[in-house]
Amino acid sequence: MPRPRSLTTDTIAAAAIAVLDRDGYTALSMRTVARELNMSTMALYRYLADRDDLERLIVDYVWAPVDVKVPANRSWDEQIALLVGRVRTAAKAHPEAVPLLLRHRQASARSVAWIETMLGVLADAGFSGNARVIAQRTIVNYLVGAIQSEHLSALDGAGTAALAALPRDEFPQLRETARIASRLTPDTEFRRGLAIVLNGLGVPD
Amino acid sequence: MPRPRSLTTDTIAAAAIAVLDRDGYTALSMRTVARELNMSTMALYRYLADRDDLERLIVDYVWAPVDVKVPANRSWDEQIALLVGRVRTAAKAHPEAVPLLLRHRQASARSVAWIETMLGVLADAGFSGNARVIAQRTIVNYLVGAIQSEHLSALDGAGTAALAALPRDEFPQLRETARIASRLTPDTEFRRGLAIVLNGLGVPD
DNA sequence: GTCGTAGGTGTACGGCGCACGCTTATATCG
DNA sequence: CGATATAAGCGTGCGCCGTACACCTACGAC
Repeated sequence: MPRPRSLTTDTIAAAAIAVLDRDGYTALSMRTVARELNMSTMALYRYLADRDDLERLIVDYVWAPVDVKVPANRSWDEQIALLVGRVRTAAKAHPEAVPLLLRHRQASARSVAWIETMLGVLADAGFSGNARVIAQRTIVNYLVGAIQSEHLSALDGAGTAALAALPRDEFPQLRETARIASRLTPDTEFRRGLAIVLNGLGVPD
Repeated sequence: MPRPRSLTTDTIAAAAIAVLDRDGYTALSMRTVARELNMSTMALYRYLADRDDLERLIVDYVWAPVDVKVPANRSWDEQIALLVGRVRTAAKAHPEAVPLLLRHRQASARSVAWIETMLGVLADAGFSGNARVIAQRTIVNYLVGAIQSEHLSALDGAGTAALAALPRDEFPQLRETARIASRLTPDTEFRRGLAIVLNGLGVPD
């Protein structure tokens, strides 16, 4: 009976992502997203309760391409690596959304399904009780930390360079390490770090 | 010759921490910190370039009590656990400063010294080259993720509770796991997660 | 006691999230 | 086909934010 809606939550999320990708996180606001949609700022509030709601929409959008199914004919650690890697890939697709991803990480339905899958993999691998909880949390903590680190150093590649330029006598280790680190690709670092965590989980008894 | 300063960076940081501890992260602003010091907002700008500068001061203040020396008569993994645990303790002392800690984590001189110490421990343990870089980054990534996780769930203990209340047929793993998780203390979770990472590092060759 | 200098302040601007009330377009019904 | 109810969309304004700028003021050195 009344006037029909002209937007979907998906178009709003897409517009917000466009703002993020083009102008960065600091440019994200209700006003800029509305402008991106050729709408007035307040029109957005017909679809969103508040800015937090917008952020959750963005997070859902970033999670959307993350497949939460896992092939059965793989070892448990390969399955975990697959799951974890997919989230990292999704995060890297929209680096400016990373702060939002971290802040609302349990808000997205897909992220819940993702955890469910991971817990299933761990259960099948023989983890149970507290050991399984801790295994899952540790893996996620590593993932969160890694995404955050990549986000920061992506913003500030100068960071590592600055470390490499530190006075030799006071920070000998850092200086040398920063030089080595600058030759490591993010992918390698992430993969090998994850391998350490998975290795540390060992074989459940 | 001119009028002397009445503030030090330390008193400013302390005032900012007071605001954070009392009223939370969202209450932190140039105005609230100035009010805490019984000064006009603009007076702060005689001591700080901008808000980012204030945040860095806060981060320094939180890092200040972190001892970066480590007793020699310990195994390398005990030494690392000591270093990592101290940062977590410092972060827990001012939970509302956690977002700032994460954002400016390489800005503090003490954090740099902390990394230097850790790299030394790893070197003494036999790690070198890429292996050492990756070991250090992995440990820090875990730490960052863990601090962030604790911060979120501290804010939102309802998070885990909500997971426990999920429909049984759709999320069987999550439901059960959340129940178990609610009986784990943060300390235990952190310690055992770190043990997994350190175990995963294994013995350098 | 004078004065230069840096400390401290008040005002103002453009941004933000968002409450509130008005206008407008449309699907349905007479 | 026209009236109407209803929700979509918009404009204005408020109280925050960071901070630029011009001004006053207290002090130590001479």
